Amino acid sequence: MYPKRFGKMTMAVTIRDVAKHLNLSITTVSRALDGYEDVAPETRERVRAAARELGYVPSSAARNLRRQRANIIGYVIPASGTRFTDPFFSEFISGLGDQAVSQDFDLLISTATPDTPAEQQVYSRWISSRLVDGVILSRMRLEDWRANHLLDKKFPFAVHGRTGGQADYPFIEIDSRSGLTQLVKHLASLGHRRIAYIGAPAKFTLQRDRFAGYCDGLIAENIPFDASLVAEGDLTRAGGFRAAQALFDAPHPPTAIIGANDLTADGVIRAAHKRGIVVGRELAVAGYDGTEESEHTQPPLTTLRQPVYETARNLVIMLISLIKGDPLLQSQIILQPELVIRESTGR
Amino acid sequence: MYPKRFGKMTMAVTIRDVAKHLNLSITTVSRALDGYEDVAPETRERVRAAARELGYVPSSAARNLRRQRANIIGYVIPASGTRFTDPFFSEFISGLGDQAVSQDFDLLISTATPDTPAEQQVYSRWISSRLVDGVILSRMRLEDWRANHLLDKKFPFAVHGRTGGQADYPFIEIDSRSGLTQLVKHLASLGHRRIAYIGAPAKFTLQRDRFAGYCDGLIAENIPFDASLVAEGDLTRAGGFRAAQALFDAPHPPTAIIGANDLTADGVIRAAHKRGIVVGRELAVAGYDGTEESEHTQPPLTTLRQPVYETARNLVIMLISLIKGDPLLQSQIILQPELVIRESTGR
DNA sequence: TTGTAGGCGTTATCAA
DNA sequence: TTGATAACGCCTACAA
Repeated sequence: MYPKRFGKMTMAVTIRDVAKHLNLSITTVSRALDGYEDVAPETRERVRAAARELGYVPSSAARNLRRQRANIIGYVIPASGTRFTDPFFSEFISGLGDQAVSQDFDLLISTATPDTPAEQQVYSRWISSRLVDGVILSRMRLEDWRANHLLDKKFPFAVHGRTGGQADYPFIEIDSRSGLTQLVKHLASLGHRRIAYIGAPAKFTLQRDRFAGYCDGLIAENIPFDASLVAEGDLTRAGGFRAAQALFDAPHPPTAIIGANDLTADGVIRAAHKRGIVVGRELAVAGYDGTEESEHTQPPLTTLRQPVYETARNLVIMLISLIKGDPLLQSQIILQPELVIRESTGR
Repeated sequence: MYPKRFGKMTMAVTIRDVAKHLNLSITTVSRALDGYEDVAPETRERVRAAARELGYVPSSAARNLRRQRANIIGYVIPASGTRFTDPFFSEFISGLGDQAVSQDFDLLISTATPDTPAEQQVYSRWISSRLVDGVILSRMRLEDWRANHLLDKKFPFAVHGRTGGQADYPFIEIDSRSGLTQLVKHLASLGHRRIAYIGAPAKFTLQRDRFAGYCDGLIAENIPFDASLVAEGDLTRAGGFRAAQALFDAPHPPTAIIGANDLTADGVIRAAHKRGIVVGRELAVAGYDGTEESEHTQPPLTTLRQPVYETARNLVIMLISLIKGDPLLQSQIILQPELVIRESTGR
């Protein structure tokens, strides 16, 4: 057994200790460290030196209580089971964390399955205990209680994507509708007429938009809509796999399949592989997101790339402005995804 | 522009409001809500009802200050650039978060590149401001300043893996050494004699162990050690890709390649694919970790599976016991990885 | 330029 | 069974 090193942690050094050490008032110490002007330069230096020497760092609890601010933002990762599968979130979280740190904020994380009591609890606990000063929302639903709730509580938040109706909040949206249209046109230009779409559950805004973009594309290319070419996935590899199998079994299988995200598309690739269908030759496959993983499928995946990391950073910038009550330069941003053509849609 | 909904958040309801509302003292309210025994059942009910009605939730800042505890644990994700690439971490984080929540803790996250000033700053800020009550460490180095520092500060932490020397702290280690030996034996049983190993940078404990296990395996199988079959990767796909290319170019290329983790192995598969080498037939490839993604490489990857999610949960259990000063049932756990044989090592 | 004092919202100690 | 009161550590009018 290891020694009893834990448990009796040395009492942390407080501002009083520093003050006592210097025979100064805590007021002076506080302001010297905060860099106020009305403190003698010499004093300031002495204070700083002493603070460093004693290893003084302000207690965040005390500071939070006093300032009525935690300097923490929260993000709930949509989970499914024991992991969050989508590499999208790795990148998103990195962006949130990096930007937060650079503005002296920290990032609190939780995982919860969308639209469950657990999800509600996380948010309400975070908010009403004022553990976090604001939250980032992603993977929005058309009817999203989160946005309504936060709006209602006047609690700061910023959104990746948007809800179904009016958006009375700051957000960054990627115009996936026009992205998908572009993708359909690309496939059509390759000669495809039977283009399938494996979507997400209807409650997600992204499904509404991407499906609409798909339809727009068909219309633009004069391809009749065929309901048998539309399937519902769940944004996972397994969902894409299942849906693709069903499409392959149909009387008139598609020659091209679009997945609502890269993970779905990767599921399609695997299903094709299992059937001995050569992706890129016999079947075109495309996804959405442009995560790093899309480069590493076999063959590499044609996809619509969105700037995940940058978007996350900008959301944090917006959120922190909101928290601080600073004016927002831009609060409702719409970006275009970039069509990245790779081998999965053929040469 | 959206309406000025933010900025003037309604003043939160405090314990005083509840007390006033009921004509009780805040003391009574506090204890009624904390479920103390010495409060009249009827009073307790009235208090609870009022709290719910008024939407009262204790301020975490005030509570933290008073209790000298934040009920937050911290985890720094080893990042590289704008993302953390390894799906290992998705699962690990899910485990940390889920267990934390179930014990009324929250999870604070940061990303930092190992052995950088940024990394040091995160830890020292978290610790000395008492933002977190304890931290989880992973991907340990042989000489790990983090462990030393935390031990020195008597700050609670729990470790996935371990450092090079004496381990005076609670940890859960996966016996990757014997795992790798097992893997080498498996490959030898398939007839392989030229088995390569693409490792991690030498500073990581996992490299010491896995490399040792590799050597053990060679010895057990009477295969002479060949330095030209050992390469250094960096635990990423790109690293595996590069190292594999070099191995292919060598005078006597290997017939089997082991990656220090699944990501490395996936890089090998891609490099092989690019050369037209059929993995599973002409070349055996194996990894380590057993993340979900290893099922989805082409062909599926033989790997050593470790229970990432469960390990993360158990680490949190250990850490919280430490924080609370509870006795630890087990504090130094060693688990065996499970050899999962898939197509990448042939039929 | 420095110090005094009050309070942020809780919990805990003690007395009633 | 309940209540008054004192911290927890920091920030900030206001006074000196």
